[in-house]
Amino acid sequence: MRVMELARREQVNANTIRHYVRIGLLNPDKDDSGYHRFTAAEHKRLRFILQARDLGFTLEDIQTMLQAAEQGESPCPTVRQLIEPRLNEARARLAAMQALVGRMERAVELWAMQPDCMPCGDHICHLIEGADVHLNEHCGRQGEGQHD
Amino acid sequence: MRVMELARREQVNANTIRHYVRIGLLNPDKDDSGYHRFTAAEHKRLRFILQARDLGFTLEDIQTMLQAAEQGESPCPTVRQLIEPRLNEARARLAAMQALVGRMERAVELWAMQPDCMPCGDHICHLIEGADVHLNEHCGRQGEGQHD
DNA sequence: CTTAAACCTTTGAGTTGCTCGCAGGTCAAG
DNA sequence: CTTGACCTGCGAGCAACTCAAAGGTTTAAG
Repeated sequence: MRVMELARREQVNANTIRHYVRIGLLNPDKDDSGYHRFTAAEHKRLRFILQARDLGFTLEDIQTMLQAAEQGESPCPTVRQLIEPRLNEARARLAAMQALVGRMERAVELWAMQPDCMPCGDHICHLIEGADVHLNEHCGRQGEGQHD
Repeated sequence: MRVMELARREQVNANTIRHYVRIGLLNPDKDDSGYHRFTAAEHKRLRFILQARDLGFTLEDIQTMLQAAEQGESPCPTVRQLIEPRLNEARARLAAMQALVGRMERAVELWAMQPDCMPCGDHICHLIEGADVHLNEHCGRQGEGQHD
């Protein structure tokens, strides 16, 4: 099986597979024409990679797991060990995204009631510069109040 | 004011400021020693950039706003126009993150009850390959069931 | 005054996980 | 044999930084 067919079967972009080959996650043989040739084992390997990716592991994590398995060790301890920091990171990013969406929604609401402004010496854009004053009731950035 | 001092005042990494200079978001003068020298106007510009960034705009968006303001036009229409796709993208990423965290949490829960496994011909890691069968009740990836 | 160290600078390169473009190789049909 | 579709690997590019190297500036000690 070559790249395109594998890509079709696994519903991924062929370039993604080529990328994985390039960074050594997949190690297909090469046929007489120099094309990558994927065996059933490599196919399964790709499926593993995609499943692990969908669980939030990095490609480096996945490489570690695969190397353990290649050496006959159980990758399970690695998996259990790695999921925790990944989960924490994912939760952190989730919280950040929730905060961001909240800020954006409040900004849109606020801006609906405000007119456009022209840039003057005091500000570049009223909307932007006015927004975070009102949106950061309990957030990190300290606003040194410098209004007009 | 030079890079480090500006960074301290605005609580950002000095390299972030250097990055903004490099891509043309900031245009400080240079002093006799070739160092970047930031005026009050550039300082305000940086603050604007950081505020807009915290509202989810890309640096390219911000560049567009700044260019409008530089030409004496109001950046407000641009701002109102750009916030919508950014908000949609942010919501999409938020949903993706929620789904991911959900998958990860379910996986952790599931794995707590499962023993480690050794890699054999049939699977690379039981945990990973077994997980998505149980976690994808209503998701996109179709699992061609190939269990042991 | 000299010499060294501490500090700051710019610029190039690396990060993640792809994605695209390019120049060219392969293969089936006519 | 040639046309053309299809496929290949590899280099480069994306966002938004972040880090390391190489070197200039300034301060302090002797």
